[in-house]
Amino acid sequence: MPSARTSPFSVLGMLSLGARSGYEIRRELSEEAGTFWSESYGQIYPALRELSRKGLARRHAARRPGGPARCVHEITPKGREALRRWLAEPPRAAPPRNEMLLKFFFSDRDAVDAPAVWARALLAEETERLRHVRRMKEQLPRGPQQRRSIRFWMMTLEYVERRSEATVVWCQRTISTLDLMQEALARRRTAAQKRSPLE
Amino acid sequence: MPSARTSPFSVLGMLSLGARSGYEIRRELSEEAGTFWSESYGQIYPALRELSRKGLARRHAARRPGGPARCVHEITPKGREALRRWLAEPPRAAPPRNEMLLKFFFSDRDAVDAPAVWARALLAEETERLRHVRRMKEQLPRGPQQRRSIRFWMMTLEYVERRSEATVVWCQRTISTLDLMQEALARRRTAAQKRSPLE
DNA sequence: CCATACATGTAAAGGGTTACATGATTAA
DNA sequence: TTAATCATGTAACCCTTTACATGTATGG
Repeated sequence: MPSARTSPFSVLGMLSLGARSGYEIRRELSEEAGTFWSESYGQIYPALRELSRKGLARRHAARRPGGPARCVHEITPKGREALRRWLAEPPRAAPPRNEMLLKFFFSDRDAVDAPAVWARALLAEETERLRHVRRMKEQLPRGPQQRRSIRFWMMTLEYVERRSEATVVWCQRTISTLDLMQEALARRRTAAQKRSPLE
Repeated sequence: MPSARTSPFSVLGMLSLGARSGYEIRRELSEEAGTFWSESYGQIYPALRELSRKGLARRHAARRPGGPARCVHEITPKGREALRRWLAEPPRAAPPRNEMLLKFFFSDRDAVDAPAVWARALLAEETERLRHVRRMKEQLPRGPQQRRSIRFWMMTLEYVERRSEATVVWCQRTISTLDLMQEALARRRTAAQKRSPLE
């Protein structure tokens, strides 16, 4: 998915919520949208410079009394217009790439252990994600009313929540199945050993 | 996610199910695993050559009576061993990147139309995916028993099915909400027009 | 005759992460 | 003093898609 220059727009989007530094963009983005979007410094800082160059944002150094140098960026009217136009364009769907499922796909019943480990790991991860999303959903209405519309943010959280719930159920059922397969495999192996003992 | 050389292994995995040409790998992969994995020719053909070079696969030209030249690849014992080792390694999770949700995240209540369009598009897409996955789930047990274990394939289908179902529900609810927001917006606009008519 | 499926490939361009470099401040 | 957090950035590397080139066979 060469997702036509989305990174600069994710940065611009964050700036549309208020002036921020690159570091803050990264932190807030991963806190508030980390369940469905991620951005690394290697994208953010070049994007900020690009936005400045194009006149979509303005940078001004901010120095808090006892703190490190910060470089705060502010969105310009031109930047808001560019963001509006980008938001109106249909989003590009990334081609699916789930490496865990690919490994499941190629696994066979003689190697059940590894998939069981991954399913358990995913269950833990997804349970944590669910906790995080639900906490945010609770705090959202009471939080600082800085955003114009909380509705859309809520929708993103609900998307993640529903899919996460579905994944948790899948993990639980899959782990059960794999455990049964593991037992069956063990039985087959001891039976085979009885038929042809090595010692 | 520089997902440490997964493409060659997805190709090798397909070869582990039987000798195939690059074209067939692509077709079968997108038919059977297209809901969670995708591979382009730009990856497949170089991967096939790499596998041959490393001795993990053998290539031999096959020419069907009245057909174009094919280049069938067969997995070697060394290839099976490499695949087995790769399968035992934990899968790498790709950082989340859902552009539609990102656009939702930055949307505000004055621009409800576009998100409503995307939600409807996603609903159609996901409904189709669901149909496809359920058809496969039905056909799987009756299909050619060439795979050693259908269980794992079934698990991947169930993963996609559950998440797809969750997405469909989200789409339906979100479309309702957006429709209500759209009506509210229209009412606000006509009210504003009454207060300050332009003509 | 034309579109579609079969079939193999290459090259460029773009997008993204990781790892590194650098340095200040604060809390344990 | 040490770890963690705040803070800004760069460069290399790699993966991936897209677009192109080329040609055959088949069905409408």
